[in-house]
Amino acid sequence: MGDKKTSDLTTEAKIKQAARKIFHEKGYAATRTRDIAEEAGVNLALLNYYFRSKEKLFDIIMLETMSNFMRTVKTILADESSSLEQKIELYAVTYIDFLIKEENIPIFMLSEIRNNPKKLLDKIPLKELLENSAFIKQYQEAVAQGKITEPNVRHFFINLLSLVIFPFIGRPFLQEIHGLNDEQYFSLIEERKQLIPVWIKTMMITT
Amino acid sequence: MGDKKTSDLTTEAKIKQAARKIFHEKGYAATRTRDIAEEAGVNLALLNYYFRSKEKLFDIIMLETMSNFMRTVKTILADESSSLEQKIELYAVTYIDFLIKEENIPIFMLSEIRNNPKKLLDKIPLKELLENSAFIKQYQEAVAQGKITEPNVRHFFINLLSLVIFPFIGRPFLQEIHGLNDEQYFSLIEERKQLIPVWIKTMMITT
DNA sequence: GTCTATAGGGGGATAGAC
DNA sequence: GTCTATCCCCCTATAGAC
Repeated sequence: MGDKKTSDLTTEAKIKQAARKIFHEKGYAATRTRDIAEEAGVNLALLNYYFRSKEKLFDIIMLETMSNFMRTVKTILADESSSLEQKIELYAVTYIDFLIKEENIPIFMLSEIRNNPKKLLDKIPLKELLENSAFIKQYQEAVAQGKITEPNVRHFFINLLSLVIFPFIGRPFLQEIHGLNDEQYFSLIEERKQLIPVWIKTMMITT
Repeated sequence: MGDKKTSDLTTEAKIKQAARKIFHEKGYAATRTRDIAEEAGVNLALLNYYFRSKEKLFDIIMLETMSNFMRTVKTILADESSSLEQKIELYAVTYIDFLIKEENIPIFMLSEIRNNPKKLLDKIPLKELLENSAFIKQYQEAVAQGKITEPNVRHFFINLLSLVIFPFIGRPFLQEIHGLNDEQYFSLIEERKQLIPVWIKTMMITT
C-alpha cells in the first residue's frame, strides 16, 4: 500500500493517498481540504468532483483504515493451526511492524471514535474479532487445564494490546521523558517484539 | 476541582471550567468558542474579554492539564519514604482513580501533542519526572541486588504506564469488542488496581 | 477530467451601547 | 462587566469555461 510513485496513480488514487496521510496525521477537524489537494498535487475542486465532500472522503478513508486494522489482528487470532503461545509471539511481531509503518493509526482511530463513537463503531463488526476465534477457544482450554493463572481472557487481551500499542500512542511523551532520539526509541521498540511475549507468559501462564 | 456550583463561580472561572470540559472532550480543532460559551452559560463576547483569543484560552487549559498530570505522577515517584513495590501499588491505585474522574485527559494530551509537539512539550519539564527520582534510585538498587530481571528501567516504566493508561484510551474499542456495558467496564478497571502491581512484579521482579 | 472564479456559511473576534 | 450586532476571514463546495 502506497508504494507506487505518485505520478503512476490516477487522480482519484492520489487524492485518497494524500487524504489518508493528512487525516491520519491531524484528524478530521484539523484537516483542511486544501492541505489534501496540495499533498496530492491536484486542484482543490477535484476533491469534490471525485468524492462529493470532505466528510464522504473521510468516511471512505476511515472505513479502509479500520478494516485494515481489523484484518491484521483477525488473521492472527483466527488461525486454527497455531498455538496460543505462537499467536502471542506472532501478534507482537506482526503488529509492532504494522505500527512502525503506520504509527499514527491508533491515536487517529481512537480520537475520531471519541468524537463520534456511534457512527464509527457501528460500521465495523468489532465483536467478530474475538467471538468464536481460535484464540478464545485455546485460551479457555488452557484455563481448564490449569496452565493459565489469569482466568479472565479480557484482562489477558487488554494487557497484550496495552503493551504493544501504548508505546506508539505515547511516543512523544515517552521519548521526551527518557531523553531518547528516534533511533534509540525504535531500538527499544524492536526489543519489545521479543520481550512482550516473554512478559505476557511469565505474567499469566504457569509453565 | 470543579466541585463548586456554577452559580458560585466568577465568570472567568465558569469559562475556564467549561473550556476545560469541551477541550478535553473534543480537542482544540473541533471545539467552537460558541460551545464553550454555551456550556459556561455566558455570553460569547466574554471569552475574548477575559482571554483575548481561543488559542490563549487553550494554552492556559493545556498548561494546567499537563501540570496536574505531572504532579499526580511526580508525587508518587519522588517519595523517598516508600519502597519500590509500594510505589507501584500506589501508582496503580492513585492513577486509575485519577483517570476514572478524568478519563479524557490521556487521549486529549496525546492527540494535541501529536498536532503540536514542540509547542507543548517545551512548556513542561517532563524529564524531571524520572531523573534523580527516588523511583529510579530504588530501581537501580534492586537491579544491582539481582532482585529485578528486567535491567532496563525504561521498559519497566513503559509497561507500568501501558497497563494503567491504555484501558482508558482504548475504552470505546475494548468495550465494544468485549460487549461490556459501562458498569461491567468499570468493574474490570477496579480489578486492575490490585492486579497490575501483581502482574508487574511477576513479570519483572524475582522475589 | 481539470481548471478558475466565486458563492455560501461558519466561526473567531470586536465595536459600541448599556 | 456584560450584552447585541456585526465584521471579516477562512474553508468547503459549486458553477461554468476549457
